[in-house]
Amino acid sequence: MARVATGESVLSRAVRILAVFGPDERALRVSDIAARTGLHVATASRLVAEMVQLGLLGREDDRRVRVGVRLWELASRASPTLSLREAAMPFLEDLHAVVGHHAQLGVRDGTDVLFVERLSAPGAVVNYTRIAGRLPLHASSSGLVLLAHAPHELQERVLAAPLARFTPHTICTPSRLRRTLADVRRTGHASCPGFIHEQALGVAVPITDGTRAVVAAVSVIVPNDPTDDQATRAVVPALRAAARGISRTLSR
Amino acid sequence: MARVATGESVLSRAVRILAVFGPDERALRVSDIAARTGLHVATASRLVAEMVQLGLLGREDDRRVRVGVRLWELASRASPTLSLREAAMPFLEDLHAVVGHHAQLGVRDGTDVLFVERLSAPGAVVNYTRIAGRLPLHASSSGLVLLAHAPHELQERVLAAPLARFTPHTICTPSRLRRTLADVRRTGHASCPGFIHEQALGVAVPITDGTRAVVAAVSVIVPNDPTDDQATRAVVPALRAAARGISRTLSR
DNA sequence: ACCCGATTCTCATTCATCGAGAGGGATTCA
DNA sequence: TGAATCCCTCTCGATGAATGAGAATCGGGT
Repeated sequence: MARVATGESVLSRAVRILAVFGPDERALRVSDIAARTGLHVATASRLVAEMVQLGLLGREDDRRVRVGVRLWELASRASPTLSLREAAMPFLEDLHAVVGHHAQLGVRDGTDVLFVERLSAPGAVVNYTRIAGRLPLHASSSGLVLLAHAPHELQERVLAAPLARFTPHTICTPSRLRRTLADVRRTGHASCPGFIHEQALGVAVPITDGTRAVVAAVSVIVPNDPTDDQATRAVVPALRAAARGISRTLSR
Repeated sequence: MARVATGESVLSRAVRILAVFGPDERALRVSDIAARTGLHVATASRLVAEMVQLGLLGREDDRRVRVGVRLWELASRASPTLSLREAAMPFLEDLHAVVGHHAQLGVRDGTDVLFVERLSAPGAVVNYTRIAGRLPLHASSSGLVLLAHAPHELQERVLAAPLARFTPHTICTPSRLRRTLADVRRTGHASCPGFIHEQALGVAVPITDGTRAVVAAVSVIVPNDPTDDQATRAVVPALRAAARGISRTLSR
């Protein structure tokens, strides 16, 4: 039977297949994939079979498929995220030991911050961040740091878009976001009490490379105590020390 | 002009493009990619442009392209390697603190061990292992553990293939490999003095999931001192403790 | 400013890919 | 245990997404 003209490439279809997997759905059947992507089941079956053969997907025993180990390898071994993470790791571990709770490393991707590393402790405060997870730039401390030092065009684009609200404390007006970005540039850090979760305070500072360009943010998530107005001030020195160490390593 | 019938799919070509990037070559030009893959430069240019658009690749400022952050995200967020790594991380950190040098986490992929995590210390003994790097099963302590507990068919396949030699100590005969695998199953650990590098001793134990299947190996690399025949015995208890903790976490 | 290599664009051609439908296997339910 | 249903794969005719040749454009070096 004649193929249907959609103008969509095979590559685009394969990426959409990969995109249906997530931390909450790590294995899916072919019929699920077809349903989620809108692909014909015969097409989905054939593409899945080829992706399995290439290592992009792997088959489980119960007819479901999952993301393949080879894909992780191809994506990681030459990835800027891995080299950044390797440079950052010793400093992130130190930061984590000092501050406890969560220590995180994020990079900008489009209008989001993507977390490439997160160290957590048992009993740490609630944290919605996941490794390989995203948050909008305006709503997280890492995101605000990355946005404050982003090209002007990107800042305008974020300011022009709807600003999603997670809690009553999340920034959701352009004017407040402009003021916050100016503060971040002036003080060199971002502090976000209750932006994503009422009980969590996020604090982040920028990481620069050898050309002083901001390439990532390092942050911690600690308990948000509205009666403690010194909590941010307490963690900033350790964040800055970690950031300096990471930047130094990146500059070699 | 008419396309040339090679029988090769677009997906296969895209994977071959991704495969040319490695830890030693993280950014390449389109003409390099065409040369390495044998693709026509117009085809390489077009595929690269599309992969950039999809986030599988990213453009650098100097006409070179690198692996894209979105690819890392798709590969990681639902990856069994990431969930294994997250389960293992606290125990790996403890192991690393106790043993020093290197602590590693590996999974089997085909006839190789793929390292999904590696913690290293400043001044640690030489280690050729890289995160997202591979070693043949027969030549590394992690690999021997994974092979010893692999399906019989895979063991026969490895035994039938040429066994690559890295140092004079590397296992390179089938009979010696059979004996070693039997020892690994009997003792519950693998010890590899000087297999990959003369000065490095690798020791590994298996990690099981809830069904007692061996799903990964945890290992350490410490200095290889031929006059110290107790080095392996010294690290095995800490390795076993880490493996038990990881297995327990995986079984929830 | 010029040259050259690298890259992209255009376009005729075609084969890799598609979807419909059939067939077989797996799962579920009575 | 058998029937019904669902899931998945395979085949094949149709075709448009993809290719490669050559021209055009761009970027870097001198």
